[in-house]
Amino acid sequence: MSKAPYPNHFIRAMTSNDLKNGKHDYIYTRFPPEPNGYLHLGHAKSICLNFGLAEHLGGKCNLRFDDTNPEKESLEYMEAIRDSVAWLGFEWEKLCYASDYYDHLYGFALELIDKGLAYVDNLNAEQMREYRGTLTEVGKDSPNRDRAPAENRDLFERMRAGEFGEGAYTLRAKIDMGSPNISMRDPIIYRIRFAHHYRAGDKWCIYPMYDFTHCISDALEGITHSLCTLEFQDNRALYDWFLANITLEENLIGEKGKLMPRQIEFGRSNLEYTVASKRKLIQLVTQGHVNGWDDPRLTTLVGLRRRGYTPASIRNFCAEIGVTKKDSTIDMAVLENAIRQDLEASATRVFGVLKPLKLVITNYAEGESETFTVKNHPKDETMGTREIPFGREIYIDQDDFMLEPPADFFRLGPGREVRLRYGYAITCNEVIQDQHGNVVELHCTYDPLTAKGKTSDGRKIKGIIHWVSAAHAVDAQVRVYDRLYNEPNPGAAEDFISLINPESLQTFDNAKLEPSVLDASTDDRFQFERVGYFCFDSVDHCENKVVMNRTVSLRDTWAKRTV
RNA sequence: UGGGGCGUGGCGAAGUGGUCUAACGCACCGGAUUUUGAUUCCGGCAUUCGAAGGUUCAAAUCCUUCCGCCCCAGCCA
Repeated sequence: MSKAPYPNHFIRAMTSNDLKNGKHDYIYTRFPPEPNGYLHLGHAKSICLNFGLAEHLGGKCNLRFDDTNPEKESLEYMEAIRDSVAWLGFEWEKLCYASDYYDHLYGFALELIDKGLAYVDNLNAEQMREYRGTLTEVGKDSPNRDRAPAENRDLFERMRAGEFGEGAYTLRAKIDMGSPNISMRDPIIYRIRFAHHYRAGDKWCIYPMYDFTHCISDALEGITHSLCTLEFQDNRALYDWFLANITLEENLIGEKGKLMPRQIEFGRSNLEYTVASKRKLIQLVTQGHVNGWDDPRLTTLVGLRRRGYTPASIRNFCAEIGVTKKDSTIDMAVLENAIRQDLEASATRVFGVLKPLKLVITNYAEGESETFTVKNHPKDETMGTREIPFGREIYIDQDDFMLEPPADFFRLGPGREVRLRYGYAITCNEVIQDQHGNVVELHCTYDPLTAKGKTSDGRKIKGIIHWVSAAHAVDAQVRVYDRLYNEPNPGAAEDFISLINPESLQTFDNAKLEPSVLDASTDDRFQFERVGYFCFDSVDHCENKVVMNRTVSLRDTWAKRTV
């Protein structure tokens, strides 16, 4: 699909301004995920912002793993995240890891200690909380706050050497226990953890905290603009404090060492009817409420990918929702619009029947058959044509027949005439029902003079339905997805698990598809005409069993009015 | 009740003193075209910018007060 112009937003204005007035010669951003879960649509916004902005302004962007908490992180997550960023179509300048900076970080901690700006504390977690104060009351100084630098250094070195147990000591920045900004009340910068790190192995038993690590990582990489979400606004004071109080080697900073990276915050976007928090996603996955991180009902990037969303559609979605300083709630329809736009232009048209109803054309000779040559796309000739077989017995969709149709139902009913798309007009003469009254088969007659859209007497045939030749049909399992929740904001509910939409996955085991789908490659996308957009399931589809996922339905003004 | 943010139509979002009776996208409502009730196309959809005052010839844009919502008290990020 066509590439949307780069959207205007306040960060674009700030950065291009920094370029214009010569503050920077180039801009350098980074996308800094923690490898402790899978990426979702919220991350896509940040990815598109960071990579997209750099791309737009001719700058650079790193992919950096913010991996300072070994207990929650893993190689599996890291690889999945890296692959998702690449899948979205972005190229990083460098692939970085905060864990690669552990030596530097340790050195900077020592520097702070020597300057009297950090101290080793032995308050336990509970005491620490008490000393910290509350939102409205200032904190109070730890009894260890004035420990001499030499002693702090000794203690810190012994922390690193593994002499103390977890929780026995922490290293804290010495800032201001009376600050109204709680993140400035002597924040912890190192904690003891005897944990194996997926990259650093067992080299360390002390690990740096986010606030300390992040700003320094940015500086080391020469990042000019450090974009993050709103909840880090208070942390910005700390970000600046650390960078102001350590000595950065000029050659490490990229731009002559004269400039510190600047943190800029933007608002998160939430999609209606979904959950995005890592905790909740992990719960859905590990408790088996969905089938893995890549369940097509999830708005994880791997889930969307398996569902059939294209990278371009997600990038356009991110461009569409914008970047501002306020948190927003995005309508599902915006996401659906993005993928429909892409697939409308690019998907091959085919016929597929999800709920087959057998239809016999009684005046069509038995054993006879013919093929129609039809366009793969109604407007794009370059997509070519294909042959679809037709015969005496076909399948139509159960939804295209009603026993007692209302006047504005254009499809089939007893005695009614419709056109088989690309084929003949047929009239329904007989309805076969089982003992429960279910319609099991239709007997129709066709009008041989109605091929190629014509009628012999000029009569208009309003109703057009799709069909699949019974003799040539390909059996398939088709999975139709609906929103995982019926609640617009399930994340806000006490029990978001019980809110799961029980009909979020419908499986049609008896679907019938036109044979041309067997010629397709596994990453092709299709429009089942009059139904929706579909792709092969990347996990379960194989040579012996056709399995397809519905990415999104077609807009359906008929279904809408009947609801 | 400390600190930090944010409030423009149903949802997003432009706009930073005059061309704003406020762009654009989504949604919605018409109507045209159509062998997909799809697509496409045309048209409609805030006299009003959280509220109230004030400054000004002139405000969504400046000032004041008020109201509402979000974030911060992890040895998470």
